[in-house]
Amino acid sequence: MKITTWNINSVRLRMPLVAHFLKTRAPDILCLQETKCRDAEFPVRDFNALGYRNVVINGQKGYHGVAIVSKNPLRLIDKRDFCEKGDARHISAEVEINGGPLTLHNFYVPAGGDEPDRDINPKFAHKLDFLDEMRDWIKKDKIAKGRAMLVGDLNIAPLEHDVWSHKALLKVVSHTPVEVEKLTAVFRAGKWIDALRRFVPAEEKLYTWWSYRAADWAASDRGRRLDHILVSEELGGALKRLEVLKEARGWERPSDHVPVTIELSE
DNA sequence: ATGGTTGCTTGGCAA
Repeated sequence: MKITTWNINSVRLRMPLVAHFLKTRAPDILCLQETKCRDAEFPVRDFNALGYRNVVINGQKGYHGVAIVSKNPLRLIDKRDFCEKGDARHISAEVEINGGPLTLHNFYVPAGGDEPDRDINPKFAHKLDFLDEMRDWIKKDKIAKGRAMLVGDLNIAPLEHDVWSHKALLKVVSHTPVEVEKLTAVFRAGKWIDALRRFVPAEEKLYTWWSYRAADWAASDRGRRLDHILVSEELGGALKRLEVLKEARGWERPSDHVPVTIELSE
């Protein structure tokens, strides 16, 4: 049972890459972020033709947008509007895996702009408020109870070795102490297990995103771990394998994020 | 310190 999360940065533009990924890696479920199109423009037929008959979408024109694509049926679809801005940043569904239901939440957390100061940068304030609302909702609605998973582009690299230089990024949005604290509170609110770090020790560098702005992303290797897979305590024992597909960053016209896949045992 | 690239759209944000 394989579940992938991937910030695709325009699903229409990168459908050929997605198709290649699905054909070669064949995850059971693919969670996408930054699809950047309205629901009616989402290439549902392409996914169907690849054997993914179940597609649920929360999209909007031009920005953001999330979707879950699955071989198996998806039910109890929910789309939450965090911060009441009308942004398409969350979708969830229940799916049957290994003889029981799993609730899957797919998120695209606000990037937060450039200036890490909530008083002068409304986008940063939005990001912090979004994280507070996530924390409260996870706690109040017991989101991590039973078999649950929260994946997506959370736009924060919480650990020292989730960035190429801890020191250089302390004042860079995605790795500031206030963001890290708020994401950690999200983790604590559900007693989530950080699935990627179950497979790669905290002392080792681990990235899922490399900026488009580098002259040579691979040579400089200045990445960040912005994409996450969190699993509830009940699923901790089922974690089997992790794949961060770094080679996808080198594909033709790539996303700046790579697919992250977790495998759960049967 | 600064600027670097990409996508959605065609001027300028957002990331």
